[in-house]
Amino acid sequence: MRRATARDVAETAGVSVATVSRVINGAAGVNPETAAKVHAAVAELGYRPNGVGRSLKTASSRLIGVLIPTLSNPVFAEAVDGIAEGVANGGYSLLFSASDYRRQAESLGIETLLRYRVDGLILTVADAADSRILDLLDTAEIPYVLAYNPDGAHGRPTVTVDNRAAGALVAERLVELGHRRLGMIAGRLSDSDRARARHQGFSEAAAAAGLAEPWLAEVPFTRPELEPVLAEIFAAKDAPTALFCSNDMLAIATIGVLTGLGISVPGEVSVVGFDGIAIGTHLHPTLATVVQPSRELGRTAARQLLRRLGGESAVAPVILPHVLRHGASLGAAPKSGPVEAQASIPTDSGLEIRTTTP
Amino acid sequence: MRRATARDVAETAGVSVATVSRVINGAAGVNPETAAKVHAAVAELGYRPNGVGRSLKTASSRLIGVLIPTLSNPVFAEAVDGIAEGVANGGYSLLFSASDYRRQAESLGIETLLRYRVDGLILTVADAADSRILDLLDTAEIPYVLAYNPDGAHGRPTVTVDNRAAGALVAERLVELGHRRLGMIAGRLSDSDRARARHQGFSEAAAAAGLAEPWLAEVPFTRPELEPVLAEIFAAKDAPTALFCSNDMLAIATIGVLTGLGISVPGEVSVVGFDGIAIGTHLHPTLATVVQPSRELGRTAARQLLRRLGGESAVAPVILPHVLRHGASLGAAPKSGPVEAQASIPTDSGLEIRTTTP
DNA sequence: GGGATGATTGTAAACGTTTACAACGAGAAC
DNA sequence: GTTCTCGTTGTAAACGTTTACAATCATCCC
Repeated sequence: MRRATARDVAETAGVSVATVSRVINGAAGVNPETAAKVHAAVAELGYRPNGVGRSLKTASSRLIGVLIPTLSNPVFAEAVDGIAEGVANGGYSLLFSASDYRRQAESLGIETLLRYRVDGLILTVADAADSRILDLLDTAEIPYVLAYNPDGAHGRPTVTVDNRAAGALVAERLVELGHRRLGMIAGRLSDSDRARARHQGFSEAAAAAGLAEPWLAEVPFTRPELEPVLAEIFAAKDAPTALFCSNDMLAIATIGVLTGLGISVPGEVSVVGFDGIAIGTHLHPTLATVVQPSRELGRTAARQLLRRLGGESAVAPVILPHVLRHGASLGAAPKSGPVEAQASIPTDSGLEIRTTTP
Repeated sequence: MRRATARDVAETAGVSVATVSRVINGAAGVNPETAAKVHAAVAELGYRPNGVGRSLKTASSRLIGVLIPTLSNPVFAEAVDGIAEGVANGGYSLLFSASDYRRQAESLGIETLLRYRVDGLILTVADAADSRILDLLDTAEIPYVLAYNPDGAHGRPTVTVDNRAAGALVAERLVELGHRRLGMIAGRLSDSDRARARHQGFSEAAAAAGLAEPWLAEVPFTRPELEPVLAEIFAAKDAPTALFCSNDMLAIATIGVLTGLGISVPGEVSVVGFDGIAIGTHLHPTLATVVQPSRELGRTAARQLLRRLGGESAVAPVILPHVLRHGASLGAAPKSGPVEAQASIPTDSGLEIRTTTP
């Protein structure tokens, strides 16, 4: 059974398609009796306006494209839920794409979203400061809002927390607790500008407190092989007493591996995560983490984008508040004198471990 | 700057739009030289085919609609990630909608997805056996695959685990561990056919083992107020020694509340969840749960739908394997004689607590 | 040389809407 | 009675594609 069109409705109601369209869209200036006839025909035929035809004519799809790394990380899932909630109010729908942290998939995804002529985009890209995608969107003048990505120097519309300040906050807190040798486990910094910002703040605060440059281990975002990395780090005599992980998933995996290696958390090593995923408070040990309001972040990104679509020329970047949530994974530094100078260790296993001696 | 169209490309390349279309779609029988000219023009103009125009003409949007309750529950987020992966292979994109467990939002969501003329749908509805939505899709002959929903007697295309068997499995395991008084905490059974199936299996197996009908507490899916419910249950002298929760999120919340009430898990009460969300193994105590392969479930649903879209008339329901994952939240029944007969307790607080004496 | 053949390309209609413009009719104003 | 106005409706073009069909042209065969 062919789907009913406005034409069918018009014939059934004995009017023209123009009138049908007017009634459907609630345009003013149509006789109530006529409208009633049309509505009756709509109900009788089970007519549902074809959004494709409408989009083509109006050059507006009422579609928002969403591109994020993965839904497997609750931080993004929550944000998307928030976005969905936010755009629904404006009568928009969500066209979804996941990049799985791969730049190529990022481009492909955007390409697809643009084909569908989305009215705007909300995205989390690997690196907002070096993104062909964003340049593309800028030149094509397609409205977008970045979620999670720091705006950098480009003044791009962004909704995020102050990642650098948050990273610094973690270091400061660790120092307060007596930690003198710090480390960071991060997804590849080249693939995550936010991890980079967090690292920068962390590193700067460490330096400000007179500490050696923190250890840094970069791992792939997908299926990170933490065991050899951590084993190597904690084989060193100047191993860190506290680890800052660039996200909660990584922190959880790290705690698991440490425990497996017989290293107690927080007895021997404290671990702090980032994101504040809901489940963190139920973990063992409960996860200390920097909480960012993910759902709210999604909602805000949606709101900002709708504003832009509503005509406002440029929307300002939004910085949402973060807060360091304490948890049992974070404790005081174990008793043992600080090491004088930090040595660099050989990375014979080819692992991405860098350690800088200032 | 107006977006380039096939017409612009045609003019630049000095050919007709028909030829441009042929080149874009890789149709046979076009002179390589001509193709080269077109490709050059495409590159020069940054032309990107308008999917809306294409959809209108071809009557195929290459869009798959997805409707699930919420992304805040990792079980759905993972499935959607799997779906995205699955449909991408077939060149489809995902139009997303969340119902937040509300039937009205379900209808609204579907309505929207259909407006965009999605080629097919993957959905998790409240109740597949009583869904106006599904009837609608059936009469409109729109291909769809249900995810998580049991197919019931309707023979609808479904990808799920055997919820009833899984529920029975949990009860049997609890009996093996010496539990004689069972209980179930579930989202409203009327809002979740899968919770209902799990309850049925659980209840049947309990009966088969000669136990009294398990306690049953139904709570709203969103922001369940567990504290009063659990307080009331465990004030009774014949309180259960084991609780089966209809999903992991509920199980986690339950454990939290029990602990807050000073009831030890699993010392006094064992808790078993359902879904097998990844984080469960990191909880404290680690969560015993029925694992269903969510990502795989999403992928499979996508595959089934693509098959259907590829021409296969009816696709068979798929039952994926489940497995009971042990965890520290599940232990042997505490030492204390079983109660003779189970009394019904007053639900003076208006809470939805039912208890049936056979 | 003339017609047939086949490769390549163009023409134009169609998909389902929206909307500028025209048209129509009924009353109002004169 | 004529003209104007206003409310209501219809006509037709346009949005950007795809595709059936026609057209063109070179080549080949007799």
